[in-house]
Amino acid sequence: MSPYDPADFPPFAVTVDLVVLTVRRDALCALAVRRGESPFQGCWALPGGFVRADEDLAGAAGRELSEETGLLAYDPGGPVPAAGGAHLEQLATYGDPARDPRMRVVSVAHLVLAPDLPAPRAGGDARSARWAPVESLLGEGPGAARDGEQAVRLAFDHGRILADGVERARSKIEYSSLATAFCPPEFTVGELRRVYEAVWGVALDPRNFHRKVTGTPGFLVPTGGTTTRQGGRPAQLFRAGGATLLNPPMLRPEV
Amino acid sequence: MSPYDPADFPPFAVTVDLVVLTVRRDALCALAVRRGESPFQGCWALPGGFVRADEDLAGAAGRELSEETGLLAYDPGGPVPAAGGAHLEQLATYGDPARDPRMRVVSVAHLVLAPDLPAPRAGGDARSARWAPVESLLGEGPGAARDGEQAVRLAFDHGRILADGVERARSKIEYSSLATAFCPPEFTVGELRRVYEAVWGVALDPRNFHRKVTGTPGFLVPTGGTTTRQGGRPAQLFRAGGATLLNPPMLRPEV
DNA sequence: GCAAAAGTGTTAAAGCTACACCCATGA
DNA sequence: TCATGGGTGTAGCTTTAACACTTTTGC
Repeated sequence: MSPYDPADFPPFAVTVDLVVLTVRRDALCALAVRRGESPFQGCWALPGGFVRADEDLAGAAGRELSEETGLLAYDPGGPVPAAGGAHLEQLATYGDPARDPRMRVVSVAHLVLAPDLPAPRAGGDARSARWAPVESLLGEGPGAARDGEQAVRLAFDHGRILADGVERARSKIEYSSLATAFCPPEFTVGELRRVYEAVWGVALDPRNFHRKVTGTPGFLVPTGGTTTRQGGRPAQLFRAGGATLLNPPMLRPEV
Repeated sequence: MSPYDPADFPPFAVTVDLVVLTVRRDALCALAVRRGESPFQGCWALPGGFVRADEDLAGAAGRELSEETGLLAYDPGGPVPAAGGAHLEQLATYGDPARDPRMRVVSVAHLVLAPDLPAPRAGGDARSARWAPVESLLGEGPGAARDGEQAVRLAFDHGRILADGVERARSKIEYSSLATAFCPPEFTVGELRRVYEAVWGVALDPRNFHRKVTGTPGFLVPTGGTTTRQGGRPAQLFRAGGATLLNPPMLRPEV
């Protein structure tokens, strides 16, 4: 093989696509943007865009994220849990020759876990953006189109990418402290439990959950404050501790 | 944003690189090839090559694998454990602008777990290939350069890619049945245990290990045969069962 | 017989599940 | 006072870790 010669390899376009997840009103939601151009004009799609010539992949993902949502990724490049800051990590790369009808595009998908935000901000190019429950985007389960939520089909292979991202999030909160990335900087044990319940779609025993998370060293750090924002007896407030790997892991009940 | 215009995005070269792991003489080893050209001429590197214009990413990885080793990936595209067939899955994508001094190259790394093979086969382009213990390639631990093994520095960012692949393999055999991909089609419980010990670098209790793997439904299927190839009392032979996820997982002892 | 590897039994500690029960607030 | 969510105690079960012990081969 001779040294790199333009004739040796076909040129590719490289993009980043973002699976941005949050928990809103006890449901796992993903950020979707409306496409303004063909193909799939008017369809919902994942946010994303081209990687620039001088840009790292994680850097491109962080830039797209802030352009689309105003969110700042806490640490592009490495998985770092941080309550109140968005977590960003690489998800997988999609390169089917037919995934874009116009040209050869390889997309490096990234996964973002964000706390609940006031409202999504549409990009500068006037496309609209919304948080949609993942089940309505994936056609998953019986509630796929309930409550006036429209079941939609995402553009390109974005349905597959979203499904992979959701699966990654579901399994990762099991053995890491990443669930705190869905929470505000200070949160209660009950709020953290509702995150697990929304992401997994199951009910957890509040008493055993409380014992488990407070008993796992490094997971939660009490701030000393309390809150009654959920009603009932005042609850202690916590910040995310430094631990990233949970040992033993949280146990996801059988489905 | 206007429809795709060649001026909108810079062209990238897209390659696949392979982390091919096997267990030889109770050590976790990776396949390395000698570079025949600049830069890093004469250095060791991971096998890999350009993705073709009409080719899927997993297809390119499978093609490179068979070109370099003669191995057939059992199921390119999906993680499927199979004793006797190589397992192939996507690992991660590396796209630092400076990772290749000549041009912008994005590499989609793949992870291959293979049973011990007679000998690596050099590619058609006369580059030499060898199995090297991962610790000698990573500079890991006290045995990094023992036994006449030369500690080497891999070309480009391949050291980082290899480290990520090894870490993926180490964690994945914990909760999946992938360790069987390192075994021949029929194997004993002791042989499987030595795989875990080599990959994790720890000693496991043979009695508890035996109970655990034979008691996990779907992990192992007895073939009825026995062998004494390891010496001592004849051991039952097993094939990999259909289960891919182990519940409960194998427990990796604390380090 | 002896070494070596396979495989079974047993026991104590640790972890999990389920649920009874009490606590502190707002309405 | 009542509803609501927060938090503790505890009994029973399952899983794990450590190790004694038996089995079946090759030499």
